[in-house]
Amino acid sequence: MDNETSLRNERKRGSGVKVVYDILRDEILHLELPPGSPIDEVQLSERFGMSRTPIREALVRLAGEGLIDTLPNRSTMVSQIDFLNMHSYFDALVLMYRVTTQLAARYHRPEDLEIVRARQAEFAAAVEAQDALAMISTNAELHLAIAEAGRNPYFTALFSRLLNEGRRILRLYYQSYNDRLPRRFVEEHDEMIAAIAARDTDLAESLARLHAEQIVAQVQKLLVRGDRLDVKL
Amino acid sequence: MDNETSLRNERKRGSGVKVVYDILRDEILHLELPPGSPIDEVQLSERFGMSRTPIREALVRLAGEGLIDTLPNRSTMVSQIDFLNMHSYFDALVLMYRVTTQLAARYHRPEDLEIVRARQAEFAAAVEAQDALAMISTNAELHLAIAEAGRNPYFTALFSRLLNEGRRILRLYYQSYNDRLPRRFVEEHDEMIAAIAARDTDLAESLARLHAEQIVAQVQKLLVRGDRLDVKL
DNA sequence: TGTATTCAATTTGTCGACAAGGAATATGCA
DNA sequence: TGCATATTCCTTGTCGACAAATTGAATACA
Repeated sequence: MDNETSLRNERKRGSGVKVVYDILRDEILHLELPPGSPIDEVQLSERFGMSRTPIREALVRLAGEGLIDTLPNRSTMVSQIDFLNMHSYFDALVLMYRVTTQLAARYHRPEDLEIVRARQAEFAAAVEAQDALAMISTNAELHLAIAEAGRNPYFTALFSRLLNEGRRILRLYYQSYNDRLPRRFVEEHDEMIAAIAARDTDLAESLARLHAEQIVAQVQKLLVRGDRLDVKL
Repeated sequence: MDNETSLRNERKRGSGVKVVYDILRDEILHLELPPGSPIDEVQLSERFGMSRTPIREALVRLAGEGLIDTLPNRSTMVSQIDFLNMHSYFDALVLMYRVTTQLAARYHRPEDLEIVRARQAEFAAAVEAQDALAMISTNAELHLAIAEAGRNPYFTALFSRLLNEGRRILRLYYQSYNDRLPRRFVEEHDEMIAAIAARDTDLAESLARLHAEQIVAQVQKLLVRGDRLDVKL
């Protein structure tokens, strides 16, 4: 944290909020700040070497995305994962998988596919290395790249939020990821990308649906088995 | 604005942000602050009789919802309506109409229907009174109530944002609303509500789709005719 | 000993002031 | 007169300090 405070003087005006926002967002999504962690403004202002004002602005933005919860006049903390309404999450996730993939098949441009294929290569590498944490990240990046090729900012924004929420959920279970499924996911991704490149919207949508439903079924199996990790950092 | 500043001393701690946020949001959605209007922090702080800090927090939240755009170190203004990418908007709107109505048919509880029917009565009253502005508002409220009966916060949040954006678009055209279509919309609403009450998810979804596509077609017709009102307030 | 009340400590919400970055204006030069 | 540069003004970004609200401890009382 010293290297953060040392940047105090070289910081450009207006960049402070973004730095705090990006770092906290990362720490929340990577569960370095697990759900329920207290967020203290003065502590953060000391850590980042700036006053509470830009800290608060970053927190307001995080709250707007549902990553932290603020109780008026009281503590603010990293938002809990709502395991009770998980089916709402799965419904939304599957639908966004479907619609973004379909739109990608319809509206993508050649340069989009390069990015998508690069992301897929990163995902395949993570699978090859059996790096579960990297799989989660690169999978989200891949599907976000597909969504961006679909060029609908409303869907992309919701999907991005869902994928981020998914990172937090999956991290709780990532040790269970070391089975045959990841390699299957690589193949499914390849099929989806081929359907997108061929502009076959129906095939792309149905592949995305199957893909998403497999993921959901896998996570649900972990949920009912209750073999959640105790994350303590 | 005097009645706003006069509340200065009686204001409860923490309520200031919400007041500013709600009022500005309303004024933006009702086009009292049309797209492109400059937002001046000092001016607002004088108007509401509070310092710039809570004003800024309200503005950050509005920016998070895309209602205002902020240029760093420069002015901030009410966000423009993006008429070029309108098809993205229509795609998202139609899909949310469909999915929220379908989920309402599946998950609604009896007390939800009371609220929905009350909203529908308000919409019918607005149509009867030929009050186009009230039609826009009550129509959005009705569909939001249906979405809430579907109990998926992810869809509800996106739909709410889309309906709000729709208020701004429709207000630009509301004079064209005085034709036979509104009465048709009342009937379609009744059919949708009946399908929801009967828990017929497929029928509810297809009715919602037809309903949404009619609205979109109507708005698109207005768009290409280009008979936009010059809103000056 | 248990409960209610008061008080202190901590944390958030708000404030007024100052400084930095742009934009508009004024100035200098050809 | 036309263009480049300097200056001023205005708005935003950040700061340190104070005040209100809440929590938990300490005290008083039965």
